[in-house]
Amino acid sequence: MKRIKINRLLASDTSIDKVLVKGWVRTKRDSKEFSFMELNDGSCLKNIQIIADSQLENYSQIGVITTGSAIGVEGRLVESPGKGQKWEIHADSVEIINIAPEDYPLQKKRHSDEFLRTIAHLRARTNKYGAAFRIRSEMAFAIHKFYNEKGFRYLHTPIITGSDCEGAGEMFRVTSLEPDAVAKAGKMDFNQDFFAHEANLTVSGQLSAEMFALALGDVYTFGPTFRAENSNTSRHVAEFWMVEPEMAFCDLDGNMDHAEELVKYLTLHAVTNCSEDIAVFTDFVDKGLKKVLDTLIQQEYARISYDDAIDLLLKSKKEFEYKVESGKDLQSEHERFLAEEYFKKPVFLINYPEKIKPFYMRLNDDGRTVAAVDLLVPRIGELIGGSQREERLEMLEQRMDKMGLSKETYWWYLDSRRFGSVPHAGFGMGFERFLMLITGITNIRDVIPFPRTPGNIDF
RNA sequence: UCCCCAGUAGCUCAGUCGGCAGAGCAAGUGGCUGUUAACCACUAGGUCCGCGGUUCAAAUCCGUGCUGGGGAGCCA
Repeated sequence: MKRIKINRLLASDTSIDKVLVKGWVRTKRDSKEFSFMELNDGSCLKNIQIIADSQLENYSQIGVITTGSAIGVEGRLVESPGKGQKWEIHADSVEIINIAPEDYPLQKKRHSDEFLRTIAHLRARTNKYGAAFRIRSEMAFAIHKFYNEKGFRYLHTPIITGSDCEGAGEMFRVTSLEPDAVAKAGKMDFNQDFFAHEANLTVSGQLSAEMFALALGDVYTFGPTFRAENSNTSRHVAEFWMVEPEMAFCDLDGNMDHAEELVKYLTLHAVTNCSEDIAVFTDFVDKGLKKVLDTLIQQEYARISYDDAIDLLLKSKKEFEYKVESGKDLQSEHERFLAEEYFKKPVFLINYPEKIKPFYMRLNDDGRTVAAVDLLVPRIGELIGGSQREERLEMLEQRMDKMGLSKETYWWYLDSRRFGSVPHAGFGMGFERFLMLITGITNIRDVIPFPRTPGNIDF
């Protein structure tokens, strides 16, 4: 007999004479005549209640079943006379697949996130993390669905790159050289290395994506990204996933329109398709989340220039720990003030001083700012960072010279501005940060299965 | 990397002025019940994060290291 998943059973309209379910026991309540078990198979948040009565052949064995044990149950799906569930299964037979010993760490009580992080291999078996990772899966699918519907091409950019500098933080070195040999030589001899060149893990697929946007029109990447920054915060991990659309014939406004459409689409998809799992977070994790989600979906996001934002911050009379200063990057507290207190919704910040932004961003007509865009959201800060790209060869070369970047290294990038260059734009959205936003989870380590952070690569 | 806070039973935490190590939950045993974070009784459970110091006496005070959390920087 083929097993049926619990989410399908719970959605049943009628009782069913014979069903087979398999899963893990979340909790069990015994008496002499009955045993009630809550069975969860990960297909949905809810458990199905199993009633095993003393008539069962192996009823004596039922007694040894513990929280965390794996069992298979064949029986009848019937309406439950008890409160709290519509359906339950009256077991005809119970197969014990594996008994979890008494030292099973997950109890039928609330655990702290810190403790669950130490047992990351088991935490998906809890309601909260099960819900979080089902939502993560559904959101990954929704990203592909969104882009497929819009006619974007999905691009696989390299994980290993040879670019010395992509302008986005410290990189993880990739090498096949033996550490002993390197120590003996006193340096890394790249000529002897696998690629005969310095190699790193990617910090962004953007430059590659630009090449393909100028060929396929609209493309996006969605994959892992690596940053070797020694940053220890609730918003940073060394390995994370990023969505990076890149659009030909698109300017900064089009870029923002697209970003807003993406965030709205994904949030709406989560609310409609993961309502049960989302409810875990609106009900238990963050009482204000419902409002956040409504705002994300319904409100028009604010758009403001860097200069206006500085003015606004200066006029706010708000006491900041760090002084607001034109020409400098905004501090976290400034970003939070804008998104959380002033606008109370996502806000696009555009046209930053060229001095504090990377070489590839398009220089504005004022000659002082570039067509950069950050999307700031309440509680997270920067969710999206992007720009209209500099498509004019001379301007690009000037900016690279100014920043001391080697034009030889980027010869292929510059080529794209030589042959049929067109205005184009794109951005990167941190997938984990988006998940934090829609779940109210406050630590990024809790929205990725096995987080990598400085000094921690367990699991 | 910097600043702040914390570390006591499997988990969550209390522990007063330095004076015998505690509770709830979980676990084990027994009882009871169409139960549902079931309930009742009993039992067991400790390197008080490690190391060093002060003291007649340290979970408690001091130093140091480790681990975790919050914040900052960097960014997504």
